[in-house]
Amino acid sequence: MNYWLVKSEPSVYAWDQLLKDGTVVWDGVRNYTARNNLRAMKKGDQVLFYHSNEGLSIMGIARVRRVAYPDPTDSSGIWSSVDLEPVQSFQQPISLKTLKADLLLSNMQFVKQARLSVSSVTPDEFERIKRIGL
DNA sequence: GCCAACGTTGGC
DNA sequence: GCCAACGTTGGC
Repeated sequence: MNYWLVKSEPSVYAWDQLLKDGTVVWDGVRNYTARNNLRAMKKGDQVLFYHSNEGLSIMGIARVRRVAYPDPTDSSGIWSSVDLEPVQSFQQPISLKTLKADLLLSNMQFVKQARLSVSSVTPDEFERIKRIGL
């Protein structure tokens, strides 16, 4: 089991929308590092869902429903998508401020590489976040 | 709205 | 293959 974090601007696609939809095609990723992370995802991997620009918080946990396949919004064949489904909302979203202030979480890849839209999360980080958020 | 970080592009 | 210029992202 691997753990990941994806970012989305809530004005584009919000966590609440995923709860309503039940599943989403995670398309539009146009960065090689992020794409490679998408391709490394296995079915059932757990994915933290973060709101960037507005909210600035991890909203809940999603799960990989379908592993990487060609991004339907890309005709070049370079980019990949996965399908995600919601697992659980956090009772209290975890703010970036909280993450930065937490010794175990301030080194998360996504905190250090602000622009990376799909990043990996260690098991320790994931457990810590679950404990704070659920 | 600003600007730092950083990935990409293109001339040499 | 280097690196300057440029564009984009995202926190503040």
